[in-house]
Amino acid sequence: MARPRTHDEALRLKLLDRAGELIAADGPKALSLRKLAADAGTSTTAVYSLFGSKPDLVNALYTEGFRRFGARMARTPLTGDAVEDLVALGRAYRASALADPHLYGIMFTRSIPGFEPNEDAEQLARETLKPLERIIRRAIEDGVFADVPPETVAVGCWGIVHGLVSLELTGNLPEEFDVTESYERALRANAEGWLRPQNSDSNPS
Amino acid sequence: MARPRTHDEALRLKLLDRAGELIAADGPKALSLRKLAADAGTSTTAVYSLFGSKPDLVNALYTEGFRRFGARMARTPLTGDAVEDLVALGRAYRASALADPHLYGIMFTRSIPGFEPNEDAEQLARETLKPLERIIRRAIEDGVFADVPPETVAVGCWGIVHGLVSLELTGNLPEEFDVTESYERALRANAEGWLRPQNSDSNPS
DNA sequence: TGCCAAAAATAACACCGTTGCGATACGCTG
DNA sequence: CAGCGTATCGCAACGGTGTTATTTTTGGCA
Repeated sequence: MARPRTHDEALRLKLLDRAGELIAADGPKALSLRKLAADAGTSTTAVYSLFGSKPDLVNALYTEGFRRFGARMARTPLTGDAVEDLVALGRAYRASALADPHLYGIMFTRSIPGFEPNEDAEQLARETLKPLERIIRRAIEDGVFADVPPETVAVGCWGIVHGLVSLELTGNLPEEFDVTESYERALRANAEGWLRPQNSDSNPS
Repeated sequence: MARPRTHDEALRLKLLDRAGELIAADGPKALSLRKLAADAGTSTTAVYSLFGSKPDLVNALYTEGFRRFGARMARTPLTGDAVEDLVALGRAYRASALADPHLYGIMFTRSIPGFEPNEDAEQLARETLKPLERIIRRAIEDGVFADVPPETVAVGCWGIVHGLVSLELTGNLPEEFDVTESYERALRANAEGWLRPQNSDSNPS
């Protein structure tokens, strides 16, 4: 054998970095392998050697997005109060999306037409959402939340954060709208909607 | 002058129809003006005469999508009970999305990279969501919902339906998951979260 | 009937993702 | 230390895209 692992890691990172910049600057449409290679001072073939194809390169961005997202989720302090913790995780979700909106598009809104995450990437994505389910399961077991399947609650929470954030990112929200305040209220309203009926006073802290 | 308005209306409809089929069959990536023109037995130039550009053609699909969506919203019977009516509109929203998922992608998830709706189309989109705000405003005035800005509640409701539906359409929901049931529950939990605290028993029917 | 502008066809342009081919450069084996 | 073999990468091409300049067709009105 010969030359088994030259694969320039610095070039790999540079390409990923530049790819993110291209998408962030001019939208997913502007990510072209030719421009990317030219910017990095190399050729399109290098991209194929390093990643395999354009979707594979996007898959690397997808993974990086979930890595950052997971890190942000993991470092949000939890209190043990289910409603407060769900709101806090929702805040982290939005903060992550606003910090890297182009990555959010790749991760959740399929902003690059040809791309589907591979099995590893999907597994990582599922893992990242585990903390959410843990909180909910606990709240149901403790009788704080109503007795419905935990997946139902988890999907509901994911749905509202994803819905509001993607509406915000695609510019669908009205002008002069206090997004931060409304987001907070909507999350709280949603979380409180899952409380057991006899516990549903508005602020159980 | 001569030949001021030949603009074949039948061809226009045929192109729109076929464009929808192409996207529905193989995704937004598969909508190519050349293939579209060939399928319709004409040339790409005809598309430019009729629509102007590819984004303009997509804009026509966007408008058609909101037309169907608005019609479905308008014919859902309302009871006057805010929670029930919000759930009913949410059901109609999902039914519309599942009936024309490719149109939903164009309307709400920017599934075609180069496309932005023009001013008329955006206006139509805003009009379509008016019934929602009317119900909410009434519920707040009547003291059924908590005293928060109506836009906040409207965006919250829109957020959860959009979030859940787009998660469903992009295949992000787990297998063996009763979407219909969970969707219904999540909508109800969300709507009830906006009730005034003293009214928040679970089933006020 | 004939004119003339609008509509549509042909063919070109610039760009895209991808891929064969050839040159290069590097690690392992002798 | 020499050199072989292969992974890597630059060049150039292929088929595809949206778009447009040019030319041809066509149909309503004078």
